[in-house]
Amino acid sequence: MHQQLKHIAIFKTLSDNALLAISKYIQAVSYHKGTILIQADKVETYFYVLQSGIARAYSDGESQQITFWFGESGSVLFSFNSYINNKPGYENIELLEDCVLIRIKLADLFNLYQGNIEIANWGRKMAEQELIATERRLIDRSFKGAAERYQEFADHSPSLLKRVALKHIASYLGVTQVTLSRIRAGK
Amino acid sequence: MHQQLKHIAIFKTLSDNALLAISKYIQAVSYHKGTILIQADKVETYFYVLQSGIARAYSDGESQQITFWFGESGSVLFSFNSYINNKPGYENIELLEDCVLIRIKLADLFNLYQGNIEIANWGRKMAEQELIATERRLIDRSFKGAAERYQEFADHSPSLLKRVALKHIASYLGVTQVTLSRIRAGK
DNA sequence: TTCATTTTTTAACAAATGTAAAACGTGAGC
DNA sequence: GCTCACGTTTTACATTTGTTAAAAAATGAA
Repeated sequence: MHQQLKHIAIFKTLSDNALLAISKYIQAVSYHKGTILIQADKVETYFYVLQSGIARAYSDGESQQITFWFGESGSVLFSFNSYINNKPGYENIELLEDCVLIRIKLADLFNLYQGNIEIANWGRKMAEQELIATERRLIDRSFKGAAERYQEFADHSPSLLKRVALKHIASYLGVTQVTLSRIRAGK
Repeated sequence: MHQQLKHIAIFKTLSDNALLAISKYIQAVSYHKGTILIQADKVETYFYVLQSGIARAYSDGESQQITFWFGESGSVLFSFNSYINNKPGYENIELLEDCVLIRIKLADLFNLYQGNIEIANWGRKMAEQELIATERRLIDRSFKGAAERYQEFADHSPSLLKRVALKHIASYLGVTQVTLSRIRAGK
C-alpha cells in the first residue's frame, strides 16, 4: 500500500516516512454508480481519496438540490462538517460513476495530525488549497455572468462536461437548467 | 506580549508553550481608517489579527469593486494567495475604521508551522474554519434569495450593518446597491 | 452653520433569469 | 420494434435584478 500511495497526486509531497505512517491506516474500496457515499445529517467517519470515477456533493433544499462540488480522480472527498466540527454535515456525496477510492478513518487521520508534524502541515495545506478554490468561485459569482462561468467550466473541465448531467452542472454554476440550455444554444 | 495573546480569541486553544513561541515574533501595529493594508498584485509578507476596528477585502473588476469579506475584532487578515501560494494576491484589504492589529511575518509563521506541531494543527484548523464558512456562503447564494441573505446578514452581524457602507454590503451579498435599497424598502 | 462631497434612495426602462408546460431525444427493458 | 423513464431543449410568460440618471439624505470639513 505504501508504494501505491506514492503515485497519488495528493500524497506526492510527503516523505517516505510520512507515507509509511499513513499507509498503515489506508483501505481501498469500490462502489457502484449511484451510491450515496456520504449522507447529510450523519457524522461521516471516513476521509476518502477518489482514484477513478467522478462524484458530486449536493445539498437538499425545499424544492431543489444544489450541486456545489465535483470530484474527479485525485480529489479528496469528505463531509466538511464531520471532518472539521465532528458534527453531521449538510452535504450528500453521490458517486456519478463506478468508483475506486481509498479511505482512512477520521479518527486515525486526526491521530496522525497530532503525532506527525509533516502530516499536520500536509493537512493544513490541503485545507488551504480547498479554501482558495472555494473563495475564487464565490468571487466569480459576482464578477462573471452565467455564460462566462459556463465557458470557463467547459474549458477547465471538459471531462466533467461530457460525463455529468447538465442539470447538475446548471446548479453548480448557480443557474437553472433552462438558463443553461439558453446559454448553450448561444441565445 | 505573551500575556496579551492569551486574551485573543483565536489563540485561546493554544498552550502556554505555543503562545510563548509565537509571542517572540508578534508586533502590535495601528493604522488609520482608509488605509489599504494589503494590496492586490503585491506579495504580502505579514499575517494580521484584528484587535479593534473593522476591515473589508475586495477585488477590483472592470467597472466595479466586489467586497467578499468583512473582518471584525478577532478576525485573521491576510492575503490568501500570498499566504497559501506565496504569490501576489487578488484582494485588497481596506481598513474601514481606525484599527489596532497584531502581526507576524509569514516567514516566521511558516517556520513555527514546521517546528511546532501544536501550531501547525492550529493553522490547519484556522484554514478549515475559513473554508467551511466560505463554502456555506457559496451554497447560500444558490439556495437563498437576496432578501433572505440580507436578513441573515442583518441578524448575524448587526454591528457590521451599522458601521459599514451599504454599497459594500450590497456587493458582499452579491447584488447591486439599487437592489439592496429595494430590499430594505421592503418592495 | 453652510457648503461640498459622498451615500442612499427612487424612478423608468432594459436585460437576465426563473417558472411551468410541452416537445424532443435517448437508452433500457420488454 | 415498442414503450417507458429520464434528461434536455424550447416556448411563453412572469419576476427579479441590472442600468442609468436624478433626487434626496447623510456626512464631514471649513
